[in-house]
Amino acid sequence: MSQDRLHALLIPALQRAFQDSFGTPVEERALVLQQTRAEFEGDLTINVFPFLRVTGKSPEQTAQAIGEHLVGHVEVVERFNVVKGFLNLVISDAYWSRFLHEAASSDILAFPATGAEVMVEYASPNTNKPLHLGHLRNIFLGWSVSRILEAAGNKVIKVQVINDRGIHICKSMLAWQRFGNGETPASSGLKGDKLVGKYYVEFDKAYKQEVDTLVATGVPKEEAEKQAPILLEAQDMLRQWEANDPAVRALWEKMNGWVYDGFNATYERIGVTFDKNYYESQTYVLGKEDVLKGKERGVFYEKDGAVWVDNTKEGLDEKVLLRRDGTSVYMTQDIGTAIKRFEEFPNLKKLIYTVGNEQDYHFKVLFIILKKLGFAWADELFHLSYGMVDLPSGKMKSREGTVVDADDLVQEVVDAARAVTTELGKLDDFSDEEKAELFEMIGLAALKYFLLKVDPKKRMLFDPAASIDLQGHTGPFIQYTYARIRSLLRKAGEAAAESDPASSKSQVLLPEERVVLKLLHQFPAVLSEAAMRLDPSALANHAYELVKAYNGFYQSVPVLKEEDEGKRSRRLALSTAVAKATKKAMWCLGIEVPERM
RNA sequence: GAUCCCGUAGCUCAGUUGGAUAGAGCAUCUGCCUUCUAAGCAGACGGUCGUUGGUUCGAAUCCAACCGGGAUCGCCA
Repeated sequence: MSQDRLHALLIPALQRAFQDSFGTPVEERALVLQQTRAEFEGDLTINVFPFLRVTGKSPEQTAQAIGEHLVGHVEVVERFNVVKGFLNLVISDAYWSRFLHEAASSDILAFPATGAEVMVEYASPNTNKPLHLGHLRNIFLGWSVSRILEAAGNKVIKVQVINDRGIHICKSMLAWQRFGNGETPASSGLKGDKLVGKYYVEFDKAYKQEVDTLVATGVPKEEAEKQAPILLEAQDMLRQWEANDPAVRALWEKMNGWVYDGFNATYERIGVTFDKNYYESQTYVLGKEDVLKGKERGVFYEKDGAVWVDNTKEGLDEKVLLRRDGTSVYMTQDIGTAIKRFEEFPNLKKLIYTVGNEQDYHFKVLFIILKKLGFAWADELFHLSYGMVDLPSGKMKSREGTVVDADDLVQEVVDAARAVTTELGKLDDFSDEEKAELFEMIGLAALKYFLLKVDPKKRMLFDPAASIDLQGHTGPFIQYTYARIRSLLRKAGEAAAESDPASSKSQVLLPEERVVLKLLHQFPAVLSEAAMRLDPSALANHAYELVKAYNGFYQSVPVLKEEDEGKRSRRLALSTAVAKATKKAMWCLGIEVPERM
């Protein structure tokens, strides 16, 4: 478990306890405080087994001695009990009450500014087809990581790389020219990215047909795939593009423009923004100079007229960086782009690439190359690698049409949210606009939370039915708890103003309250852990645990109905604190929370 | 073939410097709305933590081998 302020308080105290009781120091890193399991009394537990060699006593005797010392010397340790080798510490209600006051009156998930500037690249779409489910995992993950890093005190620059150039877009352009009859988003009402994607598919159809025709005339399949006239024409178009042919460039700009309109509509709906866009059409020329310079300095070498890097010492292999004809490969421009970014942002502390794990090898090589070129910042590059998204039917394959379209998916979850919410009928006094806004909020929460609660590194299964679920371990469940608390606090408005917290004599916490407080107390440590590991799932899961515990409290402990003013105000404070932390955590996940639902 | 990732309840997932009887959600079943939002709560059912060895007082966690799934290894992007 990650460190929090109780740890900071108790670890030195434990060291002193060992020193005083047994005359031997113990290392700080050997001391591990864990959450006490629910079936025992206590808040924090230390296992003394590792120290028996030092103390020379039995587990029970050791734990007893340490426990007594702590109670005697540390104010917040109220009492303790020993079960086998486990020393369970009970933290005082006074400590928890102080913490509650802080959590209710301030933002416990706010961190001091670190002064560091971090760049997160979290989208890199191609402009020949619309966004799909895989992009959504990528985007939600990168967006959330950006938010988490911001919350952790960093300045974050969010960027996207747009692969706007290359054979893929030429294929769409050519097919549109040939079969499009001048269709535009305006003329057909089709979203721009969908329209361009449609012609990419058209190209593929025509291409396959031509290949089949060639094969029928006796051309070997492999040859036919290279010789299909439409492909040759697309390649020719790419050459014309590179030669700056005005007509090709104009068409390219027009169709890319449609795609951007489409992407932007999607981005706006899912609530993400970028500070800067990098276009491959501008960056693809980068890197060549750097590679040539590297060759001069002997970092790279020439073989068969091409420039290579040798990473065999690093356990990898050799890789071409410049082709025999002097042109770049993908790696080359990534080298150049990284260098450019650090030139543009001289204060950049860290550069994070949110890219699927199919490119693990690519980034390994990229980082090694930049290191070999001598850039000090090469150590600060990080590939935030995430696993592929599978469907119950298997892998998503664009060729087989099993790709889940991002816009369709968003629409589905929003529709599901509308259906369920309408069914529950709690929105009688909502205006149509308010309803529409709420459905978006709930639907997107379901989708985002579903994709973010899983460890990013792992391949995951996307079950459409489960993703629109609004109950259990879901985003809407968390939203619901938040809305419920807000409702409670609204009602408390007058009552809270009248109550006097100082009149409370009762500081004894109920178990239900204590459980919630402990989870709140851990929250800052969970956030900093999430920031360190670049893992939103840790935060997502903790937010769920917190509201789950709160619901248990809510169900069995009266708040507004509590007669004792002190208890009532304490429970309102607890509710306030949970709402605040929940809202902030959801903000870090890129999920909004409603005041009512 | 080489390298890397993954394997925990019927399903989807937590479990991160090795610690107590491995936890949630979904699904199935049982209770709880004349009380602060039942999108909720309480409970039941459900496990050879892929397998076998090893290290350790102690292993889902570390190591090795094997089995199963996936990815990558192009003068493609």
